[in-house]
Amino acid sequence: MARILDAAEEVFAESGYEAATNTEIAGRPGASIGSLYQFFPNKEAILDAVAARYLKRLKALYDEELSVEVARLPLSDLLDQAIRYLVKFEAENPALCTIFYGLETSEKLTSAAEYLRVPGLEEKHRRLYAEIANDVVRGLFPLAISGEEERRERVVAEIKALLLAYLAPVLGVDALSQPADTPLRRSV
Amino acid sequence: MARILDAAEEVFAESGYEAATNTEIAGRPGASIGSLYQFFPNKEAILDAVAARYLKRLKALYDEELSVEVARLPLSDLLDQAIRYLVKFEAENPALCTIFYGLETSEKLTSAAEYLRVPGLEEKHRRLYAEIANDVVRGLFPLAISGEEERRERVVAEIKALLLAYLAPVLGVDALSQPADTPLRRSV
Amino acid sequence: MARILDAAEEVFAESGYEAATNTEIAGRPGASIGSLYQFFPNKEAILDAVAARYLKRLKALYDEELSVEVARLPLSDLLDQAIRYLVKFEAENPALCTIFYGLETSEKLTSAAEYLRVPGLEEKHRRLYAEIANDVVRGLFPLAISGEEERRERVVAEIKALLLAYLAPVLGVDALSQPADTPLRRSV
Amino acid sequence: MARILDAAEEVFAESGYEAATNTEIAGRPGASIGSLYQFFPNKEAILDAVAARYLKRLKALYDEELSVEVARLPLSDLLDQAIRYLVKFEAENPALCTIFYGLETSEKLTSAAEYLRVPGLEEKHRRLYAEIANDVVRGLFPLAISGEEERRERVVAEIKALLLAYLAPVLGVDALSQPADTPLRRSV
DNA sequence: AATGAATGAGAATTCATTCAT
DNA sequence: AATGAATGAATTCTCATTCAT
Repeated sequence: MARILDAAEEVFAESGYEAATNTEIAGRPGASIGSLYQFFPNKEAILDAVAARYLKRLKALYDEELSVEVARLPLSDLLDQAIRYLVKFEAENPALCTIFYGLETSEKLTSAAEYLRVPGLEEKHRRLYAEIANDVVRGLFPLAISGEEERRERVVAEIKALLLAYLAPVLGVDALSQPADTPLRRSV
Repeated sequence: MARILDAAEEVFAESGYEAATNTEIAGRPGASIGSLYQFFPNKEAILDAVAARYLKRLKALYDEELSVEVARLPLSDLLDQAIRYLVKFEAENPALCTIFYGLETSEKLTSAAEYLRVPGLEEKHRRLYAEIANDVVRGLFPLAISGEEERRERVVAEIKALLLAYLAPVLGVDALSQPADTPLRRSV
Repeated sequence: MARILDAAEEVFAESGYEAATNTEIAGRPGASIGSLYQFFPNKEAILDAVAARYLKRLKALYDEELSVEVARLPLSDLLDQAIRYLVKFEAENPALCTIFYGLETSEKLTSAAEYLRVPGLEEKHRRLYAEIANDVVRGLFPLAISGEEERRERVVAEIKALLLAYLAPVLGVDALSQPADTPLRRSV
Repeated sequence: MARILDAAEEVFAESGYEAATNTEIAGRPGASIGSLYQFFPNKEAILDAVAARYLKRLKALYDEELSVEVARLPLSDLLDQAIRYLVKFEAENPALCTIFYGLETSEKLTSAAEYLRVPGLEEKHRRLYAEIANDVVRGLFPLAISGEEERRERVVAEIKALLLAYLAPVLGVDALSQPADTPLRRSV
């Protein structure tokens, strides 16, 4: 069953959700369509399961890697790490982009915004900012993961600069220890 | 033919590109599939044509509404108008979002970035910033056009704030007459 | 109208009857489908007309070139000329083969057998022999018009030998002045 | 799957390859189009399969019925049997004619010529003569299997006479024990 | 007489889903 | 629980034919 989900990820990433066929998904790991339908009632359920698994992984990533020590870092460093982790995550979870862009499905991942928590945000606006940050990253993702290494690095840096510039006033001066420490920004 | 394109826009917006059927597209304005195929050799050509029309309209919008008087406005006002025009444009061109998200097709609209011109940008970086601004807007579009009126207004304001915060340093101080004059920002 | 028939010949020869489209046939000489339908009630009628024209041409060929002086030649020479004319005719009438092989249509050309007259044949068997000679030539035609020059020549020679060997006894000794004069035969 | 091929044979024989529809072919034996496509990737593959089956059957026919005892018979008797078998084969394999005439496909059956082996033929000419004999029979087939019984018999006899007259000199005197013993020939 | 846009029946092909084994 | 053959609705696309202009 996990192997089927792995295959689904692969196939979704390669061909997109619509073009992917259940037979292909089942066949990759050597299973039969019959088996696939033993676990999933229909094609959409597979997409849901893949999305759910991503959500769980993102949560795990946040819990393990980001929350504990990182939460107290200045915003600049926090964003730096968060974005880098996300990009790395994408590299390891190839269908992320495809699923993120499946319009109806993106809602299934919207709750992922919960995990893009930025400490210091007033609770009443947290959800909106998280959602915006989420969508900004989503919108820039294709740019950040394609093209040459140098360019990709640059785009990642720009995403960081962008979110920093946007979120800094929101979070108040304290949130950023060294607002001036982003050399790239200055060099532009 | 224009009526078929109108219908295609509608159907793409409602069901997405893949799920849309040529029969439905032809049927909406009371044409037959045969007629549709008299104009378009295949389904993708319809998508291309819709995208091309959008491009032309965006160009026209930019040329008429934005370039002349607006180009000299402070960045804040310029963004304000540009985003508002784009949101209005989306309302009138329902498939924009769908097409923007059709992965391979989005490239067909990428040249639209050309029209997200921001005066004052160093030429050598212009393209990158335009692309980023483009993707940011694209990423936030679904949020900006769905939900309640009040919320939509808010999101538009945030997009503006976000781009302003990001682009201001890039463009230099002169570009923004009053960077502090965005009351919404302060009130957050 | 003759120009449409010319085009039909071309297209039938290139694509076969079924794959040929009336639009293509009409378009070649710059006419419109409407015009085509002014002359021919349907697609089959075009095929009929092409076949009929071939028949007329074959008749003309026979009347002009073969009947007068040739009829009195020994069978060997007569066949020689007849086959050569037919091969030449095929070269100038490219759809001949296609039409010959269109099963239902071949009947329309069967009456062509009338013109493959062999003088000396008893009248009561003439039709059968003509038909057989006709079908033999038809069966060997593709072989006789494809491949390399040398090979084509050889096949033509074989067709002649074959018909000669077959028809000589039928026509009686007088019909062939020099039954032994076919050098190719001996050299085999 | 065999049942689908049987149906394909029937339908090809009735309507020809182009006019035959996959739905009809699948429907005859009560299968669904889906099933048909489980076995054959497209329409042409069905034609190929039917042709391949014919080839196998012809080979089997030759191996079982003709090669062993018959090969040593005088040419006259050998042809007699070979042609009679072929005609019988056609009666049992109705699409043979259609497939033989499918231009591109006929090549797929050309190797059948291999089985029209005539012992005694010099190897270097064997292929040409086999091909010619093949095409002659093919050309006369429609005549040999249609019309009234008496006529059909007559045509078969003529095919035999024709090939005998053509091949006898090629094979040398020994090949035919009694070249003059074909009463039909004399009675003409 | 000429035009060619419009028509729509019909064909090939795909694929999610079922179910008997 | 696993299998994979069978199903058939649905889709894209073609082309002969019509008919208003």
